[in-house]
Amino acid sequence: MAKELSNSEPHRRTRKDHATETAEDYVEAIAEILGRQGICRLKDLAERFAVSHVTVHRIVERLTNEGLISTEPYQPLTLTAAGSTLAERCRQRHEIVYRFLIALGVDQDTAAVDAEGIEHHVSPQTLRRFEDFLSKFRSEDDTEA
Amino acid sequence: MAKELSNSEPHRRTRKDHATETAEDYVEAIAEILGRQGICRLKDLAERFAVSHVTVHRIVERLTNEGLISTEPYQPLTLTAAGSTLAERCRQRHEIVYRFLIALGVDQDTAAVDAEGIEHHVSPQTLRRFEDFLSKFRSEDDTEA
DNA sequence: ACAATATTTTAGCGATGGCTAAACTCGGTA
DNA sequence: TACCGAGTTTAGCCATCGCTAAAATATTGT
Repeated sequence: MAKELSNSEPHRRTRKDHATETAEDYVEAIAEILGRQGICRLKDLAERFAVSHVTVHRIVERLTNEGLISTEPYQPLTLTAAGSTLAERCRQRHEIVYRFLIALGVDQDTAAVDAEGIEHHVSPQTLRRFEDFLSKFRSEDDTEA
Repeated sequence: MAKELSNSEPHRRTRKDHATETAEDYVEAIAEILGRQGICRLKDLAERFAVSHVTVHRIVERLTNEGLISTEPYQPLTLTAAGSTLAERCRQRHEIVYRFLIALGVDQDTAAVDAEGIEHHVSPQTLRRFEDFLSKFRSEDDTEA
């Protein structure tokens, strides 16, 4: 299982990802809440992530500066175009990871938890393999049915 | 403060994991370096993770306080019994995740990177499904051969 | 309109993990 | 032995993500 040379590379990437994971979680949650309620408030996110509204406020501030969220003082949140695009990409990836785990035979609760953690670390290539597996799984399903 | 059983649960767990990921990465790396060189120094870890030796020093200090690593000033590092156990568990899990991705058709470099990120978020149940898949994959392999 | 309630913002704390610069220790060698 | 270089430790900076307490603003109901 070698892969000598590059031992530091994989880790480098893993670390950097951490900064991005929060952004992905937040825009995805905001999009979902907007779709469901029409309006998204700090408080909604605080409940969603089981974190204080103060923590949410600071993170939203950062993501606003990064151009993913647009805010007005004391007003509900919306996503920028960039934020919406990212959210949609994350939603699709999340969906695939979740369905992949279910297809593997993982129960729904566990799949939900694991998908949350795994999704941020699935490269486009691996995601494609997940999709391939889902297609194959469905064909077999049809065949057996 | 509640955590209404629903959406917040998966996230809670994901967050908490972050503190543990570093510990897992470090003990796993130390075990591997010890196995390969007999001795593990801060410098080795700094190279492995591509971070400064100062960062490594502080993390090693923390993990020493947590009873995973044992250190003497200016001396090489060793793992405690707890550290070795954790390292071995992580190594096995890592191995399974990596081979699983390979079996899915992911190329080696990508599998190495993705495995690093994914391994910390794979529950025991999901890991078992990965193993099941590997068994099945091998049988098919034999059949076709 | 005003008071009570709900929500957001600010201030300030801690832990973790990045960094550089500089001091310290250890080992090998001139 | 005395020194030098490799490696470690300390000091001190920054960013992110947790928290509580308290101030500011918005909303709601009487």
